[in-house]
Amino acid sequence: MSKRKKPSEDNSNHDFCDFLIELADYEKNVNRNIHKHNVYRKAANVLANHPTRITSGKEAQKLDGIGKKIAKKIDEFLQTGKLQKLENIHNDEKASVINLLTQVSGIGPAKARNLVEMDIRSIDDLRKHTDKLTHHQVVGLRYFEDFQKRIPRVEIEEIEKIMKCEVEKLDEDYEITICGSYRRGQPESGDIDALITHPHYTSEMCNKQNKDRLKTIVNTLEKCGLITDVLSLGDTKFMGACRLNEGATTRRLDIRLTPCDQYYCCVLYFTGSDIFNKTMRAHANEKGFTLNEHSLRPLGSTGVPGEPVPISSEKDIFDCIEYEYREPQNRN
DNA sequence: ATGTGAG
DNA sequence: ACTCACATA
Repeated sequence: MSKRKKPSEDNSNHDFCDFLIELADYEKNVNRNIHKHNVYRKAANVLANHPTRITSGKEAQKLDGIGKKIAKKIDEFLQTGKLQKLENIHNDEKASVINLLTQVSGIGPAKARNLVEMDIRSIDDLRKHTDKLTHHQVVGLRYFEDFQKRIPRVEIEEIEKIMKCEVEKLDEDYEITICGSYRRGQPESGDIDALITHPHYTSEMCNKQNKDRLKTIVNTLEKCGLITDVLSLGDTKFMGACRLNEGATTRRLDIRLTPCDQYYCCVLYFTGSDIFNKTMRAHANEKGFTLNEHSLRPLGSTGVPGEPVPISSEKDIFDCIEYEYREPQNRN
C-alpha cells in the first residue's frame, strides 16, 4: 500500500496518444505491419505515462520509444493541430472500408483486406456475398447493428436471472457470475461475460461427464430461447449470441466453464478492468507471485512458479499478495 | 501445424 | 500477455 501510481486517464499528452493509437491501428489493419503498429503503441504508451506536457518533438525524443519520425509528427501536430498523414488516411477509401469491415465480429485485418481486394466496399456489399464468410462472420454480419449497441444494466440483470434459473434446473450446484464491466457496476456494457463453475469440476478430474457440461448448458439455454446463435463452442468456452425475448436486441454472450479451484482467479481476471489487472499483476510480482486467470503461484528464488496457492474467495487473492481489497465497482 | 480472430 | 476455438492445410 505504498505506490499510488495513477498511470493514465486524462494525461497531459492525451492528444498525442490519440493520433499515435490511430496510426498504430492503421498500420495493423491496413498495412498489416505489426512492427510499425508496435512502435506507435509503445510511443503512445510512454507519452501516456509521462507526467508533464510535452511541448516539442525534441523534448519527446528523449523518451524511450520515440525517435526522429515520431518527434517530427509531434512538432507538426503542435504547429498545425493535425497530421497530414492522418488526413490522407481519412480520405483513403480502401483504408476506411477495411476499418469498417473489421468491426464485423469474426473479421480481422487479414479477412477485411481480402474482401476489399474482392471489391467489397460496404456492409451491404458484404451481405450479398455471405458465401465468402465463415459461420462466425455470417453471424457477426447478421447482427452487425445489434452488436454495436451497448447493453443496459437492467437487461443484463434480466438475462442473468434467466441463465441462473435455467442452469440451476440442470444442477443446483452450478455457480454463475457475470463479470466484465457489469460486475464493476457500470450502467451499460458491450457484451455479457458469464463464468460458471461446479464443485465436481476441478482442474484434475477434467474428464468424463465434465467434457459435456458446457455443451449441456448451452443446449438448455438454446432450448429456452435465450441463446440464438453459436459462434464457437469448446469444452471450456462458448461464444455466441443471446436475446431477452423475440424482437429484443441480440447481444454478444460469452460463457466460460472454469474448474472450481480456479474460479476466483478467473472471476478476478474477467472482472477487470484491464488497467486494474495490470497493476494488480505487477503488484503480485513485486510480492513474489505470479497471477493469471487460472491461479496465483509463488515465484521461487529462481523465478520458477511453484504450486498454486489454494484460493477460496476473491479476497484471498488480495490478502495473499498484501493488496488492499477493492470492491468490483472500485476497479474501473 | 499454422494462421486468424476474440477477449 | 495469454488462452481458446476455428479453419485450412
